[in-house]
Amino acid sequence: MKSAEVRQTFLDFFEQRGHTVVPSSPVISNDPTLLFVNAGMVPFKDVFLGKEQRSYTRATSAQKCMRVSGKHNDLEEVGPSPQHHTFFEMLGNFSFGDYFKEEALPFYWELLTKEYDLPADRLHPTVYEEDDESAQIWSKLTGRPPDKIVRLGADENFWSMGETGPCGPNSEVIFDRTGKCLRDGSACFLTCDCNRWWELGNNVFIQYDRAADGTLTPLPKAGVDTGMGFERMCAVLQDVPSNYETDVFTPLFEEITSITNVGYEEASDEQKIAMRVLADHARALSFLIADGIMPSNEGRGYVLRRVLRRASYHGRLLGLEEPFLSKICSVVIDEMGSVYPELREAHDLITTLVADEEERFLATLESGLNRLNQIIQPSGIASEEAFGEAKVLSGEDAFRLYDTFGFPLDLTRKALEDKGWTVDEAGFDSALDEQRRRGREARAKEQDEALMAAVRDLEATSFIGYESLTSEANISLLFAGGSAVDGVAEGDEVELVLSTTPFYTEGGGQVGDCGRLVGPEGEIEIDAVRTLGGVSIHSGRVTSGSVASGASVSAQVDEDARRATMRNHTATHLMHRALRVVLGDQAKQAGSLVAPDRLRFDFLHGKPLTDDELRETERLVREQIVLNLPVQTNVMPLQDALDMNADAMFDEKYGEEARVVSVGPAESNAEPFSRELCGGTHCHATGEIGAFFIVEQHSVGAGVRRVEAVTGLNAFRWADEQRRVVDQLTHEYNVPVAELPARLQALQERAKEAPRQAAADLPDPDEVIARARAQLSAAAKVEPKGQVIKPGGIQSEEAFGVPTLHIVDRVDAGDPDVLRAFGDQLRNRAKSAAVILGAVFDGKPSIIIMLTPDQVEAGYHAGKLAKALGKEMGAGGGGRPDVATAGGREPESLDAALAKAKDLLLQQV
RNA sequence: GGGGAUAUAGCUCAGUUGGGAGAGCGCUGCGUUCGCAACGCAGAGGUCGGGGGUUCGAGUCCCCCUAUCUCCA
Repeated sequence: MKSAEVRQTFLDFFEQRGHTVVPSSPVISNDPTLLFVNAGMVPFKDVFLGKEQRSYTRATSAQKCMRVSGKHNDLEEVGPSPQHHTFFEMLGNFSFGDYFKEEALPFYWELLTKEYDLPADRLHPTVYEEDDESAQIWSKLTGRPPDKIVRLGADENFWSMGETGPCGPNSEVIFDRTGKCLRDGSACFLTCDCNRWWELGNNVFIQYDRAADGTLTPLPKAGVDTGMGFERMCAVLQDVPSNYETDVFTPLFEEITSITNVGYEEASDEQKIAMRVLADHARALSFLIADGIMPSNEGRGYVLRRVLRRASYHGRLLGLEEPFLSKICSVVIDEMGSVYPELREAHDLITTLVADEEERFLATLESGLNRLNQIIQPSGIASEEAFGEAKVLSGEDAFRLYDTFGFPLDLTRKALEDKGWTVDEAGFDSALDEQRRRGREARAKEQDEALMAAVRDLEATSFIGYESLTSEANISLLFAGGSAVDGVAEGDEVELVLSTTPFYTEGGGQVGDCGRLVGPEGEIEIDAVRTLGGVSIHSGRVTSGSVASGASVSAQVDEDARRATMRNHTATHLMHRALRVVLGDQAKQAGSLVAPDRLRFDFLHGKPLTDDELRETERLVREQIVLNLPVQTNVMPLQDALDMNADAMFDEKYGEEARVVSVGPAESNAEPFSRELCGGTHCHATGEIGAFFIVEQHSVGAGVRRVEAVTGLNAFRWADEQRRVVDQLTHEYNVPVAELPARLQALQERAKEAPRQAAADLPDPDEVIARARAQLSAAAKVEPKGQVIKPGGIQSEEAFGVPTLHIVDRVDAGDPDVLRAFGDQLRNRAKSAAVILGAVFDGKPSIIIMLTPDQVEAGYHAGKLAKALGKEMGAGGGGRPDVATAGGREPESLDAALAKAKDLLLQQV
């Protein structure tokens, strides 16, 4: 049976039995505790918890799942294990207070034995040790005596969502693939891990609510949650030894073989593992990106990056040097695109992003390898003594490579192996443990866990902020200092829940509202609102008096901030549409931030926008503003909204009902300019936006551009600031605005000439040299003829053929660079000289000393001279042997220092 | 959320105890040669990520911010 048929058979079977076929949710979870959907029931979690109502009580789905983080992390299993995946599909059927064990188990039995036509005698149901009902049912279905139904403990057959909450026994069906133990041929038991026994499905009977103290109370409406691993089922039905040999994976292996020239059949065990990793990870990458995840260094994006790197690394094990992953992803898209069209839509994004990321990783590897070589071979030549010694890379070094530079330990080990080195693995492990410990400690500080527990049983907050900015409400939970409290007083930081709220909860890119709560005895200022399991958490600070839990308060949203946010949000929709008109429809939204003061919009586009494109985008948005188009919101079934081609974002949570925001002409038959699924708050008409300027654009990563813009009063404020600067310039340079660019350019060119010009204003260097020369001959007359004064530096022309000039002077230079440039000129003209120049900058004396090379050789040291002169001026100095500077605090001290310089030149060696 | 690292010319990167901002590649011009990264000479190109501070003097030391990389959660 082909894999497509396996999937369809499952869905059809349950649809025929009254189940609604629900399309897979994105692999992104909207549950804050979960990065990814890791089981079929996750999208229905709120339905099981009674927080969300659906129009049906029976559902079935083939859900995209990822197990790469958190409790279920199969990343390391992938490859060695024949049936673990990072990405997989889970087939499931669900009962929300509808049928229970009596129907669920017969459904499964019928599905397995009739639809999938598996031999009943090789199917072995297991039940929880205390679940007599299920044992009875299985006994009847299989015709086996009740005591032959396998009973297992809580580890195997009792399921719970978390420490507390819904839970219940479950029942699995185990398939006997070989009839004997794969390890020793014995008749092993079905808990044996020899790979003989495969679990084909799990029925969870959610019937209890577990309290914090461990007691179980029966739920009023019990439910059923099932899961069947799709790939594994395919392997069973296609009678192949592992998931990887099903038609789900074979096209991927064909591609891998054509890239690597390694056939799966004749591959070594290590190569097989690498090939499985490539196939698995290429699927994960494709689906992650198709669901809107971008490579990043945190959260989901980081998981994506890690999966990619692991794949790329395994490619190297197969001898690949160049980027190759995007080719495999292409095959994934071709193979799965008909079932999951989001893959096809994101085709270009997936391949370019993967190729780009892989290239970056190869660069990381390259530099890591260089670093490693530097550590183990500091001199570049292995010494004789080192030859016999044990060559061990310290755990610290290995960890540093891994932790800071992302160089995997596996690779370190391999690279060292060739050179006869080893790694101190224990040292590495302890460094890693230390890192983990720090992470845990930091996490313990977070209080979200406690808050989440406190919030779990509360009703979802009802939001009335679309219509109203104030309301009366009761405080249903006060949370401060890590636990629920009865009251808070002035100065306390607090998080709280209201019965109903006019405050918008952060979501859909729009930030939460700020404002205040006025109670009978005090006030709380609210500065952020976020959601935790459907409950709005308001955080803020008590500004006066005290507030008690349960108190009735008047909730007041900061109206100015909210209206500014609304302008920005509506403008965001207009800009989204405008960008797609200007750049093409593929310029889809990749994220956004809507705050009161600005809006930020990320979208898929490979290159910077040209000025013309930006101008045109702005123009289109402004055109809509001037038309004062009405903004309408309608709530409709999700499918209707999608049928109308409303724009939607992947990481948003959409229930069955969708809120659609349309901006367009009032006539009902006209197509709106923009139509998006959106839960945010908006203007009533575009005219309220008032003004719109794109302020900035830059890149935020491969294939994604970010544009920032301002609207309304902030836009005017921004424009005013631009105007103020221009005004200031026109006044300062006394030219009309139109001539400003030309004037500034002229000034810039003159500024370039400035240092040369300034140097030209200084005394003529020839004169200075002549003067020094005159002094030299005067001095020479005084000294006994022919005597070379050592150490004095004044050497007669006869002695060396070249006079050594002492140029000690005070000049009127404007800045240090000019002084330096002038000194340079002097030094270049005199073949042998000591040039010491002083000047005053910003009220501080400064001296520069420059020596010609022969003087340095003769034993003079500019740095030492500078030090002495600096001291003379009450500060310091220093520098290299040939050039140095000294400075001081009092300008008066300059002349004294220069006088001292003359003396020193005659003394210093 | 916590730790580590990086940010210097268009690109890849040097820059020692704080003391004149550099190399290779690329680019422009001239010359030689036109054979697979040809050679020689000359030249342009830098707010040393941003902002504070210490200092006579900061690419270099300290603090803050931003971006990127990386590990942990």
